[in-house]
Amino acid sequence: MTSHIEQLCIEKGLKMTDQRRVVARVLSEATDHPDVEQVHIRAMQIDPNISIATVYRSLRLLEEASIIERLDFGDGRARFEEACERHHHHLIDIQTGEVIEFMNDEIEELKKKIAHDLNYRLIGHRLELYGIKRRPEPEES
Amino acid sequence: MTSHIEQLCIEKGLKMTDQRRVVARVLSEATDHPDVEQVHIRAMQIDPNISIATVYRSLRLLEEASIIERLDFGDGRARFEEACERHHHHLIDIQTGEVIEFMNDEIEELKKKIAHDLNYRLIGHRLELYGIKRRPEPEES
DNA sequence: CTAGATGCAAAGAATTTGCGGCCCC
DNA sequence: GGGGCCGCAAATTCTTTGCATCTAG
Repeated sequence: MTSHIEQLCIEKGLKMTDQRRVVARVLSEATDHPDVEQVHIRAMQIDPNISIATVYRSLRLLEEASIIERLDFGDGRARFEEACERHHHHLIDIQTGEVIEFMNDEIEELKKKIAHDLNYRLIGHRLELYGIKRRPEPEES
Repeated sequence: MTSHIEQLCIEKGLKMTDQRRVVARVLSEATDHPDVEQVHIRAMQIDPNISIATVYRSLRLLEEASIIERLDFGDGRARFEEACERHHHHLIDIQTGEVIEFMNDEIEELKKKIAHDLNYRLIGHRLELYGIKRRPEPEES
């Protein structure tokens, strides 16, 4: 009944309304990285009257509470996923749009080191890879 | 007289008009990463009649010819810089907006390796760091 | 009753596009 | 004199907001 994200909202003391619960549930159940329109469509399957404005407002609320993360894959639309303790990044298949998550400690360390060497303290960062699936028989090393 | 970017355009056989020359020159002379409005303002200082639509069209032309690169620092506006052989990334000072370019071979290698391990061929990628300047007396390691 | 949440439609912001006019080969 | 380019303004797309209404405490 209570989605994971709704649980996090309650713990953070956010006032939960029916609509916010729906958005929380949609994002909890998502295994992809839906954009606002997709969240709205899925939300309407639960509550057909929910408006896009409320979806935007709910997403902003969840983002500001650090419960979800806003992603940007460079196509002009915001996408969302549940915030994760374990920091990860995305590889986007430019042919299918499929998004593969990955994490890599070496990169995390490198980023911190680079910022440090430039005399900066790292606050945020963003890494996306764009690629195409390799054929089973590799054509290049 | 002839800016570096204009030279590249000529080599690629692009038809150059007065307006395109102005945009090319603005970008050649830029040491920052201007957005479209900034390019337009600078262009108007050379040719007060150039329109924003032409700036957009010229930037697209240059981008499609791989002469300039479109950047996205997550604030909803596109920024541009001259394309560079030497691949580099950006560290954005979130207090001042200043952008510091850096490059790092280890990261380049890691990215290729990660994509390869996921059975992908890397086509593009994007890395931005967001940070704040450290005080002279470090408060954290 | 009051504060805050929602829906709707209008407003914004960044970017693209339709179109008449102009320029150049 | 025809194709391409330009400027202008309208159109698009994504997102935010003003406002009247509704709702829960």
